[in-house]
Amino acid sequence: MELQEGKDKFIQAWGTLGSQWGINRTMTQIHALLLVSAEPLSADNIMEQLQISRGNVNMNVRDLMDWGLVHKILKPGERKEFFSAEKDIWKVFKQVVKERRKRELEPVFNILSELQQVHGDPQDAEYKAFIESIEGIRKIASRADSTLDTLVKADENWFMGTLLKMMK
Amino acid sequence: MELQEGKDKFIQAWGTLGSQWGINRTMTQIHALLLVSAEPLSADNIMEQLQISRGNVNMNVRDLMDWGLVHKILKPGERKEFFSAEKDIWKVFKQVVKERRKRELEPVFNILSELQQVHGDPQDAEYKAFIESIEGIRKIASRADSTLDTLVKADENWFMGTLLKMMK
DNA sequence: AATATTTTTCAAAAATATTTGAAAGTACGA
DNA sequence: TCGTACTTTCAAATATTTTTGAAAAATATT
Repeated sequence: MELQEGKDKFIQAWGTLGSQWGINRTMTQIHALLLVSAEPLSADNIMEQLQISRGNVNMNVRDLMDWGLVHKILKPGERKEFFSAEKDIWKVFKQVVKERRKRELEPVFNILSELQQVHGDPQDAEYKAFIESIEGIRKIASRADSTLDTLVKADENWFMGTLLKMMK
Repeated sequence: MELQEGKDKFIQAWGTLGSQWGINRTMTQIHALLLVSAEPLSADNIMEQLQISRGNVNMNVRDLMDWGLVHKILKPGERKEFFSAEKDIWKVFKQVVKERRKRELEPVFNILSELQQVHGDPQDAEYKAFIESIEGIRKIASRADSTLDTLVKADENWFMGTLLKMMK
């Protein structure tokens, strides 16, 4: 397989995976393109390679920067802005975990603590089912939260090494 | 807060979370409804409580059963089918991990091994960027895969206990 | 300060995903 | 075998999300 064909397949696959996880397909495609590009790319370059509009590139690149996965590069003497993706996949992975934790797990905790305020008859099976579900979710969520916090702070070798050891 | 209000908030929140993760909002709302219901519910009951059509209930309940999160309950002497959600949240969590691993991580491996067949000039920076990205992703993905495999097979206390210990 | 280049915005259009509802299918019991 | 009670299917309708592209804003150049 030739390089260009491989790149295209990778970009498609990354886009599909992204959309399965609730992330805009174009955003993940731009990310994939920048990942496999040795040099930073300009908006025009991305537009051309992915056949998408300028507005689309602009919006999605901004989102990628908000996620901390892409950085703006200014080349001396050039007026255009260029963009480059973080290439260390472990860092990318940690960054995604960190952002999703912040954006999604925190709101979950807020709603759960609100829901623990619900009062009712402790004899009522419906009330019990509700309280037990909420409590079960809170328990798993708070454990997941600690684990992800460790992961985000961890060095790849330390974390993965320890995980592999505990599987023995 | 009253029970009904709490249930409604929970169903909305669970639905929002689901759609952020690329899962159909109605599917997660039905799941939430069944989670907080002490008794199994019929299709009519779900239709009424969530104000959605019969076809929608049928499709999403089927998907939930495919995910192994909901089971069909037949009551003796009743012609209707009833549905009940797995209430043990740790099991739910493991089941979701198991299914997503099967549905998404496996295709990723297939595409990655295909992409490792790409050949090019080892001097070429573009070729190197490509190969290194693919290899980095493969490495993280295969470690994630082992970890998830352990998680899926693990007992809650063992797995979480070990994780908490290693964070000390 | 006028002009050229590039980036950003956002309403409208297009694409995608979800939902409806009525017809077809199935299973049960008389 | 027929009627009834229910479930399933799926084409069309609806809703949601994404993309476009042209105008406005920002920034650099002369």
